[in-house]
Amino acid sequence: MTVTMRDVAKRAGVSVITVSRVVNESGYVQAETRARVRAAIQALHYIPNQMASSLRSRQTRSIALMLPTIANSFWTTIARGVEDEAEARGYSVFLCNTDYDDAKEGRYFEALLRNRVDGIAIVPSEASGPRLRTLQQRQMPLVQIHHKLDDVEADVVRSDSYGAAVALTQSLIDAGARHIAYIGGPLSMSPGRNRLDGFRAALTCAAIADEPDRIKIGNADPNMGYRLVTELTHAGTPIDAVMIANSRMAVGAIRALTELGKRIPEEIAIAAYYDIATLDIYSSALDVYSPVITTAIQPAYDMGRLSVRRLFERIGGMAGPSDDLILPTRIVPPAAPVPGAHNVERLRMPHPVPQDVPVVATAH
Amino acid sequence: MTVTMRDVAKRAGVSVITVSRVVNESGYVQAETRARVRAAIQALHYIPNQMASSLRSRQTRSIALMLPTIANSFWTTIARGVEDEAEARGYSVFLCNTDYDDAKEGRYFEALLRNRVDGIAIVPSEASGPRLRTLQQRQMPLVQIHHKLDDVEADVVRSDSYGAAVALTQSLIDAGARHIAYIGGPLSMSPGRNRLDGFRAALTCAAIADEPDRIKIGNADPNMGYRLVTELTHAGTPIDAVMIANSRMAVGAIRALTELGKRIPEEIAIAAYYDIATLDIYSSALDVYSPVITTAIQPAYDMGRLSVRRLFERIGGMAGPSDDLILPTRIVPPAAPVPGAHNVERLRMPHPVPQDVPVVATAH
DNA sequence: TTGAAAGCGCTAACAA
DNA sequence: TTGTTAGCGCTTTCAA
Repeated sequence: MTVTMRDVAKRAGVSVITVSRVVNESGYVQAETRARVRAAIQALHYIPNQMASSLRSRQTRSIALMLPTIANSFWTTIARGVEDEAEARGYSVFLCNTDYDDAKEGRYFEALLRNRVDGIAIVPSEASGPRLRTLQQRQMPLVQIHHKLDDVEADVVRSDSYGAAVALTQSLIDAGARHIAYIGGPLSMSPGRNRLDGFRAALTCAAIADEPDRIKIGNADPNMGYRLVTELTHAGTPIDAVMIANSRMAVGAIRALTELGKRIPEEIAIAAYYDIATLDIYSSALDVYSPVITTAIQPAYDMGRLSVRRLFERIGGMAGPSDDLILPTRIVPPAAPVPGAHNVERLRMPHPVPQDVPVVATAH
Repeated sequence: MTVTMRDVAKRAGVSVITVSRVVNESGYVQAETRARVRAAIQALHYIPNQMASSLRSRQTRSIALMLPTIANSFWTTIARGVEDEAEARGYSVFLCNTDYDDAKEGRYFEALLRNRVDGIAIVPSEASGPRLRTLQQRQMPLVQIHHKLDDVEADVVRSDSYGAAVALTQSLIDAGARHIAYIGGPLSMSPGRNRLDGFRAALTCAAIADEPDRIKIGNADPNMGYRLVTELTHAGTPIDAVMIANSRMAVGAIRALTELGKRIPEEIAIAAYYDIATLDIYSSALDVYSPVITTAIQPAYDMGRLSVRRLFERIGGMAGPSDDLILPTRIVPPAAPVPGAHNVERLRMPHPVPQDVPVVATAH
């Protein structure tokens, strides 16, 4: 029924191991023999059985990418990078979308372990720690993307949150702002912490005191951005600028400001993370105002590619302490608003991939 | 080194096949024996090897989903439906993103065949036909999503393009339009053909002649939408409404109308497909104007779920001729524009999944 | 440069 | 209700 190596071997008049060598391009095979085997493969429409190969060789030629959601282009752009890099090496990718659901993450881990994937690239959640440690006990090669869990010893690939926050904040200061509010995501994850640190460092640098009243932290979603801006303005704290450390919060925050009748940037200047090319349904306000705010855009595609490159190094047996790759975040200065045009071009994702990706810093 | 069924069996004092029965919950095992085996599994941290199981049982418990892109929420919402349905049955999903690249599609097929996935759900491209036929020769269960290739005998799950086009067009006629232009995607694929057919049927029904000048076909992207609207207006054809049969084209088309200074809907009324919750970077114009246009929204999540349900029926050995499931497309009437609000709520995707999905029609 | 033998970890088929 | 035997299709190891 199904065509196996046996059948190919028989037809080519060689042994199965010779067929294996031809298929995998491993070991020595005479050109003439190889041609005969190839002909037999063609004639019989032979397709190697990956299960059998994996069982015997103990490598599946598959990796997994675990993502909190695929409903947002930041994550899917990372996925494309991962996929392209894996595909280039003949690896398949299990794309696991946890939907921010811890139980779902657990079930995925179970499945990946059963499937004996060769390695896992993961955007960990706060609760992933114990699972990642279990994986490491089982010698599973692991790379963390975007978030770094402090108690997990594994390579990390992320963007320069601190530097980007400094640059965004400085752009506001340069524009004359002195009463700068901060809106950002939870401090339980590293990007949240680093962005707040960068904000504070920039203020300190300019000899501006950071007022706790003006720092608002919440979940990274548009509604929270909306709410925090509302809180800020209702409290009556004087504010002439807002630094928003998260794209989704920025969308809600800017909508709130708009509804409050604030002119941007005349009354309130804005600097924000803004790296969703595919904006979500709340996007219009941000899209309309993006020309007049300074934005930070993370190299999502490269984060995906480089994390898998590193993963393959570990799969290949690379030893050494875990590494922390920090990629530069692009800072885009505000442009004059052009009616009808929405500065589309500058927001486009880097589709033609740079062959060599510059790295800002590697820690450790 | 790795813990196998042997080890578990030894510890539990049973044979390997008994362990297999406990793990797979198949066959008869006494409660007391099962408990002993479970204890041994826990104690040894045993995780079944899916490769070995697949090799022997000839089923991998994995399926594939092949998509043209993951950069747009219509497709990722389908993916979520596929994933949830598969997960509920303990299946893993290979998510294959072809990026509209035929060579990439080919490489994916190769990989899926090697991995002996149990079935494939695919959004076929025009060029997929020969590959799908090859798969069928190999008895691979197959479901087509969204597009139906005429020369492929396989189940289809799609939305009611014809009906939605009729409804959209009628909404324009009801609003008093008589010179209605049509902008839509290629007629080489079934949705493109069906939407144009629906448009024409609605005109005929209202005793309005369809002018070839007012029908513009092109690639399904914002730039093309922009260009076709520009062509239409430059040609001087009188137009009081536009039916846009594709979300991405709608975005560009509406922008073009805006830049031309047309008031919507006073000068030109619009009805459009609009089923991207996560809009792309061109979205602002559509988002701003969506309250004043009639929109069609496809049940993407359910398309994913139902296609996999059908796929499992085929994997389970269901015979019978291939089926064509046509799901209803939701038609959302225009709402009065509300400054600051963007009719966000009505565009939200159906996340809590209906247990039983209504079906408009099944052909054949 | 090629091949023979063994076995990866599991389950189908049968037997008890 | 449990076990025995055989073998899925490939690659590792060793030998020629």
